[in-house]
Amino acid sequence: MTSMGSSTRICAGWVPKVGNKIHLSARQGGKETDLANQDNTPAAENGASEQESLHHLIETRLEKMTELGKQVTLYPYAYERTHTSTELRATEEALTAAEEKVRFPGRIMAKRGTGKTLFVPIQDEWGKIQAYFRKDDLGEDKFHQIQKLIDIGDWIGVEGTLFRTRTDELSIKVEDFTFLSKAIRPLPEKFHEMSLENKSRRRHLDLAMNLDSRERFKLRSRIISDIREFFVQEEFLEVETPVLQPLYGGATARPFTTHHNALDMTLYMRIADELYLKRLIVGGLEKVYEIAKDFRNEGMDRTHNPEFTMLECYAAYWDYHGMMDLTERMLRRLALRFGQDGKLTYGGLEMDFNQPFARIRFMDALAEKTGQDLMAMDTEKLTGLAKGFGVVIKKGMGRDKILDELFSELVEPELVQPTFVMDHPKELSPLAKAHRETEGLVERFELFIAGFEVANSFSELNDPREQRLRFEDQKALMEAGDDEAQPIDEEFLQAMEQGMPPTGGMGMGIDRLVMLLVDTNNIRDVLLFPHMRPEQTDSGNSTEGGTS
RNA sequence: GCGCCACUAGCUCAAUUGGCAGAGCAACUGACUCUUAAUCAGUAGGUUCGGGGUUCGAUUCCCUGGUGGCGUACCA
Repeated sequence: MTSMGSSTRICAGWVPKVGNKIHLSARQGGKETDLANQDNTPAAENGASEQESLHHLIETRLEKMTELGKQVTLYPYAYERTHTSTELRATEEALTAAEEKVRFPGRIMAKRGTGKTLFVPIQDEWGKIQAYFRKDDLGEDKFHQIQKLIDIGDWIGVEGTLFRTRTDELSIKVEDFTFLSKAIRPLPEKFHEMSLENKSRRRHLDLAMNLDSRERFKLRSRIISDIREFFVQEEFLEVETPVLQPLYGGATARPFTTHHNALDMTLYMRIADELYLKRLIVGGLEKVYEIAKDFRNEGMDRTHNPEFTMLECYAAYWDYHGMMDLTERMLRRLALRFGQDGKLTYGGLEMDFNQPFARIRFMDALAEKTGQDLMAMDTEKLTGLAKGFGVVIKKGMGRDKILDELFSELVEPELVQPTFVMDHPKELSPLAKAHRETEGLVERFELFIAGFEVANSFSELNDPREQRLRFEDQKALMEAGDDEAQPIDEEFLQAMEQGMPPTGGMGMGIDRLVMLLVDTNNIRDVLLFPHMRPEQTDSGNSTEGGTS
């Protein structure tokens, strides 16, 4: 094994086993030597011709790499670029007129040969530029390199002058080129969409093959930057609070649990930032916000990922009206910057953010839908009413929970235009302040757009006595078996007892917001690396499979 | 979680009433000095997701496990 050439050592050493059980061999003088048997590969993987085809493709490329390595540096350290593809297109005229030499690096996306010439689209982050190679210009060896030894998927830098082909394709007439890196695995096929699974699982391939996917993620990045800019403008302070928390809170959800070895203690991944941000308000920071990953140990689907990005902001002296205004300013700004004239299209629905957002009361909306005043109804009557509307009511649901179900069923789907829904029932909002006028309600709003919830906000509860009672209610729920109820956070209560000013707070799911702005209904389209189940069990089979 | 459906070459997909598994792209060999889904001629590539069962014979039928899609429940 040690006597083998460099390519074989490379292949045994670092060809990843991810997903595919490739067993590697190197061909020596036409004879196959099985490397897998000599490596520490588990014996189970030594099936005769497993993954033969892919294996063969990789082997071929490794052989070419060995050959190429005799002529050029395989992994050079840097490349000096003169222009990006965008810049080449923008300054084409001047560059062509001056016959200026350009240096352009990127990935080879195709090869179209006609004997002694070769057309090679090279792709950088922004797009493709075609490179034109002529044997007469490059000489025998160099042309052999690009024609035979360099593959689709490899990275090269080309140097030459710009021109237009007969078919009017902007191209670089290559005078010299530099090999930059090898792809020993083939790129996916070029003119069919990859499956959603493959795109999500192998994002590097999705990004390499689909420029629209690149654009979508770049848009996400710009949206988040813009939100930061907005908060700077609004004079909020960006802060960072702990991901690992001794107690979780600020939302109703099951947490991920982890363990700190040195302290020998259980820690939780945060489900919300809320309780820490409020401590900062207690401390005297008047306007704070955080854009952060939260973690919730719950189901996954088209709109849920176990880790997701949440915006939370708090402002001292504000109530939920102030937060409503802030939220409206922010979304109008986003719609103006990322939509068309302040309008967005989502799933064929058009939403106009130029007009003042509708503001409706939770109970009013329900009254309108049902034709009855639900405030006066007891649980039993409500259950009957809900069933009448086809809403499934489970045993043990409280009055407010039933109202919430009714609302989700009857009202939410119709809230297409940006709409603030205000003044919710109390039970579902343990951190919100009681409504200043109406008994049994809290000062809260949710913003709905295109039928789903985008933001949630309260006049924050700041009376520590009331907060303690609410926590105790939660504790009772927890003891009754509700594993989403919040535990009592004594340290947070202590902070509040120190005196918390009137405060408005708002939380917004950033992934949902981005989905709205890029018009997709799948969260995987806006997460670079959505959570996926492992593709294959490594040892594959008999021990776990088969027996029930 | 639960229900329904899917899984075939590196990628995207065909086909088999249960009887030698097929195409395009990618790869390889050759031809071609303006191609752009380049073209033309040829070659190679498969434990049909894993395990078990029924059968003379299973990729196809049955059971079971895995992964995915859609729906549903909880939630942002």
